[in-house]
This record gives sequence, C-alpha cells and structure tokens, in this order.
Amino acid sequence: MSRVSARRRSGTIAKQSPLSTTSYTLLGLLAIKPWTTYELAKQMERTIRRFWPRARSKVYEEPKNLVSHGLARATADAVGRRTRTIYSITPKGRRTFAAWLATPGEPPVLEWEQLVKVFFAEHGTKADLLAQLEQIRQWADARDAEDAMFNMEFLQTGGPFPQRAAQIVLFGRFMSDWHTMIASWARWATTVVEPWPDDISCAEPDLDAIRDLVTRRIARTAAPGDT
Amino acid sequence: MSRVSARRRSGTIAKQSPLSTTSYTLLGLLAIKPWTTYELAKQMERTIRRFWPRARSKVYEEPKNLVSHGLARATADAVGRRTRTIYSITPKGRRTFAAWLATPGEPPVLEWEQLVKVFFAEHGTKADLLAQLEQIRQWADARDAEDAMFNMEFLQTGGPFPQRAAQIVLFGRFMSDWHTMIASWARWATTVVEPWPDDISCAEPDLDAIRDLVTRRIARTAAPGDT
DNA sequence: TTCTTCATGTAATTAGTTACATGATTGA
DNA sequence: TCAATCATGTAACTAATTACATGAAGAA
Repeated sequence: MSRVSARRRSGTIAKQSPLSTTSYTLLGLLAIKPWTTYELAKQMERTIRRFWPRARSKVYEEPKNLVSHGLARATADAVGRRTRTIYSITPKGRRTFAAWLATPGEPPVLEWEQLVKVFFAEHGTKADLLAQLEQIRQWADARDAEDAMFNMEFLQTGGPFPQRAAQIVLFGRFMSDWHTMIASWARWATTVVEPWPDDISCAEPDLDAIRDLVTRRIARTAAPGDT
Repeated sequence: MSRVSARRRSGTIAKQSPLSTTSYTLLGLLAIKPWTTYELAKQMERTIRRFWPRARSKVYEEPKNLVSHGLARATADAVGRRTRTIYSITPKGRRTFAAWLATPGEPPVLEWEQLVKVFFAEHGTKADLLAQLEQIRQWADARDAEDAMFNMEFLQTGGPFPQRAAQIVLFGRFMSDWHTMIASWARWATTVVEPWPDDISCAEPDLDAIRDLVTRRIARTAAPGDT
C-alpha cells in the first residue's frame, strides 16, 4: 500500500473537469469512509441508483476528478499482481462537501418511458394500454417488496452506518411512498381503462376523477396555509 | 409551401441514427397533427417535459431523423424571408408508432439532487437539511398548484384534443399524485427533523415510521394478492 | 483444470446540453 | 424606431453510456 500521485509524476496536469452532482455524490460516499472503486460502484448500485443513477464506468472515472481537485486521495493497493485503488476524502474535500450541502439542490427530474406510452395510448390498442399498466404495477410491486426487505433488515440491524440511520429513515420513507403511489395509481388506472371501448379515442374521460382532485386539493389548501 | 426533400437533392444520404424514446415521443406528437418545430418545442415544454424532459435544440434536431427513417415528412413554409419547417407523420410512421406502443416501456428513472443532499445530510447542518426540505415542499406545492390550474381548465374546456381526453385524465391524476406525495413527504420529514439535535449523526432514527411502513404493507398485501 | 463469477479498469461512441446567431413581431 | 420577446435554427462541447479487455478467486 503506497501513496499514488499518478500522472503528477510525469509533469502532466491531471485533467480537471467541473464538479457535477455525480462528483458530489461520490464525495458524499467518501465522507462516510474510504472505499475501493468496486465498493463505490456496488454502493451506487445498491441504493443511490434509485435517485441518482449512473453507469458503473462513471464511478470508476469520476473519483480521479475528485483527486485532481484535491478533494480525495487515491491509494494504490494490490490483489495478487493486480492493483486496485482505494479512495479517501481530504479535509478540503469535507469542507467542500459541507458547503455543497448548504446550497439549494435541483428538484426531481423524472424520465418515464412507460408513461410516454400511456400518454399516447390512443394510437395503440386498449390491450396495449392495459398491458403497459400491468407492467407498471408489477414493477412497482416488486420495488415495494424490495423496500419492505430493506426496511425489515434496517429495523433488525440498524443498517451498516448507525450514525446515518436518522436520514436513512427519511429516505426509506420516500422510496416506499413513491413505489406504493405508483402501484396504486396503476391499479386505479386499470379499473378506469377496463370499461373503455377498444378504440381509445372514443373513451369517455373520467371527469369525476379530476373533480375529485380539485376538491381534495381545496380541502388540503384550506387548512395548512402558507405559500 | 412546397415539399422539401432537403439533403436528398445533393445526393448526400441523410444521417440516420437509431430511434430513441425521444424519437418516438416526437413521433407521438406528430401522430396527433402536423406541427412546426417551434410548436413541437412548446408542446414538449408544456407537458411532456414532466416525464420526458429534453432540451429545445433536441426537438429541432430529432424530427430530421424521423424524416430520414421515412416516418415523417418535412414541409417548408415561409414567414417573411425566413423559412420554417412543418412536420407531419407518414403512414409508415403511424404503423411504426403503433408497433412501439405495443412493446414494454422502461420503468421510471428518477434523478433528484435535493434527495442526494438529504441522503448525506449528516455532513452538513440541521439548518441545511431543514432548508432543503422547505425548498422541496415549496417546489412540490408550486407544481401542485400548476396541476390544479391544468385540471380546472381541463374540466371547463375538455382540453385541446378531446379525442385524447381519456388518457389525459390518467396522466393528470398521476402528476397530481406525484406532486402531492412529495409535498406531504417533505412536510412529514420536516416534523421528524425538527426535534433532532444540531449534530445529525446523533439524531435518534424514527424507527416507528419504518415499523408503520412495514405494518401498512402487510395490511395491503394481505388483501389484494397476486404479483 | 476449467468454467464462472467477481473485480478493475480503459476506449470508443453518442445522446444530449449549452452557447451562439439572427430574423420576425409587437408594443411603448 | 427601438427594445423586448417570439421564432428558427446550427455548432461546439461534454457528460454519460456501451463495449471491450483481462486478472483473480472460487466452484465443479
């Protein structure tokens, strides 16, 4: 295990690209403890993928950028004849990360191809639409089951990083709400679509559903107040 | 208004890249009616952005690809000395689109920087976290208000494309559920965080919240069944 | 010993974004 | 008649993905 300063040796300047949300996400993991690149990739896949999905190769590349900014340190380790890299955060890295946490983040961005297909359903068959909704429901139920496993394990073990348990609860609750919501929406949508005629263009819009939304919203906003 | 076959004239083959979800999204709009590129861009911005966000420049580029696949036709129009392009779908385009609708779509992909900051909140201050949650709530409430406007207008006018009204209800309901869910989650999270000590690492995790999730899930899955 | 899976990267390609440029229209 | 906004694209750039390559460890 010897410190590595890689391309610094040959005098070439390490290419430094601006810090992205992906950079900070990795930096956040390093703030917990040092990891090998492989471990970082696994961790990204295990949890962070759900709200900040990135390809594995990105996880192998981005830490170099953190090093070039002086936010992380790379340590060379060996497994047999093969080397691997362990990354750890620097004091500057901690300060930079704390500063980032204090700035406003970007709101959620959703990409949902299945919903695109629902949105344009009139150009396909009613059967297509029902199949799409069924797939959505299955996906959501499966994620919901995963969440449940995660939660039960969390209750028993307290999770791998007890000092992080308090936020993890916030996060776990969101994921659960999200997947549950999708599942119930898909079930509801299925019951709405079932009575439709085969030609979706002729289907009667369920205006009551919209009226409900409006009414429920009025009820909500009447009570809590502000903004 | 004269038919345009652009680069076909000079014998150069129009560059043809594979059809992406973005391609099909534009094709879906063309299946409704012909649009100028600007109108397509506006429509993407108005509604589709919420579940398939793409930059305006992409909307100007992608239809060329549809044309090169024979799925759309470009018509040149003029406004003053300036030309503009009107795109319309071809019969082959309609067939291709219908076939696409019949295939399974990709499940939702979420990118949420604010949640990244919540996830790593222990490395910042409690005030940072509360501020982040407050921003989330404000954003969600604002979207919720937009949804309400949209819904009320829809109830009165039936929307610009009555033959699409039935699906639009499905879509509108989802958007409303999504934004409402985020808003309530943010409010709940705020009440959970408020009693925490300044050092988040020392905060007691709200295990009852997780127990609740587990219990509610058992209640849900007991009744409906199937996966 | 061989096959499979785990582990560790780099290279090539692309989908998408930001930046730039400019004509037309409208209202002050 | 000038400024602001609407409209119409193209070009340059990059963040991210997919594909490629190969060593190590464990199972059969």
